[in-house]
This record gives sequence, structure tokens and C-alpha cells, in this order.
Amino acid sequence: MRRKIEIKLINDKSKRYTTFTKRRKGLMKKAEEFCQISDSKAVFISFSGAGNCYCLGHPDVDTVLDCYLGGSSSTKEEEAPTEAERRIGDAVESGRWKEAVRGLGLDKLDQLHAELENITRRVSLAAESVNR
Amino acid sequence: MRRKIEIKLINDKSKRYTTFTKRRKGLMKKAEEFCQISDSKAVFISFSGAGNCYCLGHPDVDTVLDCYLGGSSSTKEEEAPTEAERRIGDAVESGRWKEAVRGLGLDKLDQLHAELENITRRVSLAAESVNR
DNA sequence: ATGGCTATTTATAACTC
DNA sequence: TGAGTTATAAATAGCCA
Repeated sequence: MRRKIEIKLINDKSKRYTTFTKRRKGLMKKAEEFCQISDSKAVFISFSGAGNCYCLGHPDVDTVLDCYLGGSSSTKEEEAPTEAERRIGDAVESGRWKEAVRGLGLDKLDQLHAELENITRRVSLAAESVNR
Repeated sequence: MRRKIEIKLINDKSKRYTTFTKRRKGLMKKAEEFCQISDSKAVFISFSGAGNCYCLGHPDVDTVLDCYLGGSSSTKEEEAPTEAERRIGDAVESGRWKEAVRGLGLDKLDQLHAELENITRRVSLAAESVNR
């Protein structure tokens, strides 16, 4: 069935798009795992032939691009939250995030589940290391 | 020999670095193949813990970054999510929610910790009850 | 297009030197 | 450390519903 293929441009348009989609999904999954497992700053951005943009970044796209482009904002501290940070912070404080979670699909929930276990562990560790 | 592993931060530093190197190589190989086979504009950039930068781009890094930075509003997902889904989905994908969490006080963290255990349990239960 | 389904290929975790 | 080895897990090319 499956055969080894040569890595060169696929000429057939529909086959190329199918492969683009399948491989992009695999690549982004691997990139996410890579970030979670090694805590590396990383970014992946891809444009389809139709011009659609697919991207992911850890801790986020802009932070990694800042590092790459030489920006000084590479070291994020607790000062000056971005719009996104403020938004999430508000959501956490108000409890509205619970509403949002209800709307997520299974794949997003899986992803969130994994992240939650990570952050739960991290929060526990951080809490233990604090004098109180 | 090889066993299935859970995707979470590897705590052991040397093991983490080994995995970082191996997975980064695999990822970059796949990214190159992806670009060659589908002629997608794509870029991958990663920073090691030591700050070393590894990157690749097709047709080249700067071209893709120009598309991303100057380009139109990026469609991160192909579906049409609700505002809530988009907000949380974006936060999960980018990892920015982790930044927001860092700004919370101890009492808020305690509260969040409890909520996380709840939602984690709920997600597990929901996942188990779904046919897949 | 979209989403499975294998038969294979490919990536890689654990191990060794 | 870094560079192989190998047994296993994961990705995916070609099909088809």
C-alpha cells in the first residue's frame, strides 16, 4: 500500500493539497510536543497555497519572533502585560473561562488537559518553594 | 526498550537536552520535506535553553516572516470558532495563558489550582464517555 | 475537500560506549 | 558529553466510504 516516496514537489494539485494538510497537521503536532517536552522557545509558521496562515509558538509566536529579530522584549517579566495576557488574566479572575471551556472540541480539550496537568504540577512546585 | 512517553516537560536537564536535540533534528527534517513537497512558504525557529538559535525557512526565513508580520490577519484555524473558543483556543495554542498565570497572587493560585483539578477531572470523564 | 484505514516508512526513547 | 544501535511508537501514502 504505502510506498516510500521521493521528496520533491508534488505536481498534482489536489494530491499536493492533501499532503500539505496531512503533513502540516503532523508537523504542528510534533512542534507542540517539542515545545511542551523541552520547554524550548520555538515558532512554526506556514502559508498554504491559498494564502492561509497556520502558526504556533511557545511561549507565543511574537515572543520567539522578538528573540529572532533581536527585539529587547525577549525577557518577559511580570510588568506590562500584553493585551492577550490581560484578557486571560481577567477571564481567570472572573471565572468566565469556565464558560469558554464548555465550547471547546475534543481535540482542544485533550490539548488543554495536558497543559492543565503541566501547569498544575508547576503551580504545586512553585507553591512548595515559597516561604509562608 | 523504547516506551511510550507522556508529553510533558522533562525535568532531568541532560535528558531534556538530548530530547531537545533529537526532536529538533527530526522536526527540521520534516519541515524541510514539507516545504519541498508542498511548496509551502514556511518557517521554523527554535531556541535552545542555552540560547542557540536553529532556524529554517522556505523560500527563506525573512520572506516568510515578512508575510507574517506585514501580511493580512492570520487565520490560525480553518474553522469558524465562536469568540470564546477563539479566545481560549488562541491562549492555549500560544501558551500566553501561562504568562498570565505567573502574575497571580498566592491566594488566586490556590483558587486556580482547585479549579484546575476540577476541570481536569471533568475533562477526563468527558473524554472517556465519548466514542472514538 | 474530509475523514478513516492499514501497510509501511520514519522518528525516537532507552541504552551503550 | 556525543555518537551510534535497536526495539518500539508514531506518522503517513495510497485507498476508499
